[in-house]
Amino acid sequence: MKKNNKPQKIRAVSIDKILIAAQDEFILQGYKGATVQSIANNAGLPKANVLYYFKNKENIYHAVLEQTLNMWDEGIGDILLEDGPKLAIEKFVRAKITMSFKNPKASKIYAMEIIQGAQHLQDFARTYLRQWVRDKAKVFQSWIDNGEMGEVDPVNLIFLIWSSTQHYADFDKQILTITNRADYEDDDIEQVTKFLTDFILKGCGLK
Amino acid sequence: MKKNNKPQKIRAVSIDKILIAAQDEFILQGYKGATVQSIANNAGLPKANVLYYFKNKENIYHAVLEQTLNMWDEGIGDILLEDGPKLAIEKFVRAKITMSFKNPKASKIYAMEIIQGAQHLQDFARTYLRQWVRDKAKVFQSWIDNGEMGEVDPVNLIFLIWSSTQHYADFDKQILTITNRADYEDDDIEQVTKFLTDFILKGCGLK
DNA sequence: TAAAAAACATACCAAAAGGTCAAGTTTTTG
DNA sequence: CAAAAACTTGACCTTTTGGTATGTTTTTTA
Repeated sequence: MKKNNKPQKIRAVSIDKILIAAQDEFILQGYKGATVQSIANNAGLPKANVLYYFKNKENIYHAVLEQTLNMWDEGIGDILLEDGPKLAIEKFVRAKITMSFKNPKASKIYAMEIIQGAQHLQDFARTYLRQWVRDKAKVFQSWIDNGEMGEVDPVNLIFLIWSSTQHYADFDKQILTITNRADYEDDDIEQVTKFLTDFILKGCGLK
Repeated sequence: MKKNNKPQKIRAVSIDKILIAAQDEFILQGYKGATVQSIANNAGLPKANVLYYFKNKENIYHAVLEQTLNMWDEGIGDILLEDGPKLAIEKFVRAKITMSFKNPKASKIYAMEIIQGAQHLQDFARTYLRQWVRDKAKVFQSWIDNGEMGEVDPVNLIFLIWSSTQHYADFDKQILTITNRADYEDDDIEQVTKFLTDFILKGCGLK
């Protein structure tokens, strides 16, 4: 009757179960609406045990956010000067779409945070994100100056790519309801990637 | 010392104050995290008074949502066959952008509802929205068949327009932080409208 | 294998929550 | 102008919540 988890791994496994449950709970209920009890239930642990690993609710949330940002960071793709605008945009759009379909929950947590005022992400946005956008905007601008792509405001272009790709994660329920389906299928990633890539390349005068 | 509200208007004024406070509270805290006490405080009324006008928290939320949907409905603009693709898209994008800048709160409430699973909006999406998208997709398709615009999947096009326009409302905090400004200015509406209109028209092979 | 560390779990507490009640005051109406 | 209707509000009740305290069991380590 004893549990027989691999040695040394109990902590990691428990924390993982908690974070998975917490992500769901925070998406569904928001930070304030989420309850530690519910996280514990969904993780299959007593509440006190959850609070043994994380001092309090805020710490759980921070851990979930950190996980989310790491995922964001890994999945963002990159925009490399040497790729040229066509390939760079193709890669970037594909990376973002893939992330949206593979990890919609991270996108949702992130979206809710920003919508609710970005309380916990101010620093991230002010430092990391602002710099990222500026850097990439410069890359786009140099392509524009070279005549390698049409005159398109780079910052708004980045926003458009972000929003149109993330939409498939954040609004999946709405999209599925409108298209009268139960779930995304593997095809969808390819179909949407193709649509968005074509459309955005055309918008940039690259097709 | 007596209050001197215009006769017959007490109810309307109180309800209005409550709904405004409630909208803010629901955006900031989510449905479950919102408290009636906090709504009451922000409305400048005692809690019991709020619950006199709305039986319970859920009713307040429903009222806020209804208001939001009405706004969505008014602001959505339309896509008319007789306008032709260029004018129709211009009008539609402008309408959505204007709504995003003029009423970001409605957009946020709506976005949060969808992200969190669209519990209260299932019916709206399943009936009204699904039909709307199908109707408008047909209009786009007939333009495509006529050769009046490029071959672009109409449904995904609608999603792109929705997402790219609503982004300026829902993610305003992030956009302002990245661009290092405190608030949107009047110019921004025009600038963004121009960017998006140009870009989307190009994407549709109309420019 | 025994002591130390980690993990688990029950019971509990104070604060905050949604909501009701009943007693008032103000406004409307006939 | 009096009765009725609409509005206001403090007090109260029950449930839920975040978090603690404390003791037990399991796992690791030396």
